[in-house]
Amino acid sequence: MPSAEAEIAGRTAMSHFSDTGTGPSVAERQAAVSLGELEHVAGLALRLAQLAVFERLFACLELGEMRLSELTVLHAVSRNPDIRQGVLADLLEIKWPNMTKLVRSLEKGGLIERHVPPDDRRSVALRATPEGVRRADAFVGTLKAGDREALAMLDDEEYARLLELCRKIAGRGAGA
Amino acid sequence: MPSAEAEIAGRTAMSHFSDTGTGPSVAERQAAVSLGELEHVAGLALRLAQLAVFERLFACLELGEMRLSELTVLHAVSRNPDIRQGVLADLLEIKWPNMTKLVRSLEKGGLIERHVPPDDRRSVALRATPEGVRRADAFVGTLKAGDREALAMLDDEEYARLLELCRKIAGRGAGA
DNA sequence: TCGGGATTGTTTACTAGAAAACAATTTCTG
DNA sequence: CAGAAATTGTTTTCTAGTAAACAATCCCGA
Repeated sequence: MPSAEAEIAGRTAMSHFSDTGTGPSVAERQAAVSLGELEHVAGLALRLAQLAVFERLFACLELGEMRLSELTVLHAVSRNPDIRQGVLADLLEIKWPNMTKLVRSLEKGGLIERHVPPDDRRSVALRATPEGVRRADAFVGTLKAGDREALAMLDDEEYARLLELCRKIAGRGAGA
Repeated sequence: MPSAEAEIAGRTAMSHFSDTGTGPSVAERQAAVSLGELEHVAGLALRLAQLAVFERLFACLELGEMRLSELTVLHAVSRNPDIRQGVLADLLEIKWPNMTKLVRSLEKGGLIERHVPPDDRRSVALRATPEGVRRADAFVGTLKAGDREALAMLDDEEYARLLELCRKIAGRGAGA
């Protein structure tokens, strides 16, 4: 059975981009090509939109050494001190095994610390270091700007509506 | 440099799902957790929404042996006879090397045929076999139903708006 | 017409993420 | 209280997808 994870449109919780794909001027010689009915399947459209946005986002972002996933996790930790690792993983739709690697990497970089709370010694609580907090703060501005830039084809009303709809879909209608 | 492909939210053009992730009742013990400002970054929201939709979609879908990527490609081929492989790849945001594998797999399954057009012997033109067309047709209904089901939290107006916005983002505002 | 460059597709190597098995702890139940 | 079951996280293994190098064909200009 195929794993639902890697099917139609990338599934990882955090991915790069870049397009090694031999140049973008291919469709020009075969016009009038479309997906037919699939063009109107919202799930696929969502996927294609997400890919397009991330492509543009990565173009604007200049992440340096860090990956977007790491920065996102770091930020979430900095805003939720002592958050447990599993909670964080579920929040960001990152699989637990991958979160382990990610967190270990951030710890090695001195950006977060891992504690084992005495009341539940199975779990791991995360906390950002001062340096981690600084990085997370610096990251937010860049990301917000890049995000808006990547969605420049939308006006403010459309942008707001998109956000609202996405949050509703992800089950975050009003939370925080 | 990290590859923009696999960063924040899966990037493949087509992925499965499933959640091996140790059960979904983790956040219940740590309430009041949120992504902070990141909660209002549309790119990330788009990503999380896409993940949620695909998860639900795969739950409804029952794909059997085939993968969603294969069915999508098959459908596109069946609606665009003699489409060139590269055009198809760009259309679905699938990297060329992956499209090669995908197409070869469909060919081996007897669902499509590959031709080398005489006027450009570098390229490969694809065409669905009768069996391929039948499969593609059968697939559309299932997918549409599953898609609507996966987005059941949206009413019709919201669904339509989402589709419109996504198509605009992906640069398919009015095409076909 | 011929030779450099671009386009199209494939092969190979690598990486990120998913799945499954595992260990440690806690909780529930008899 | 003892043991079964569930929760939490980690390790290992595997797959899907990306990147980079390659081969073949086509195009364009001298």
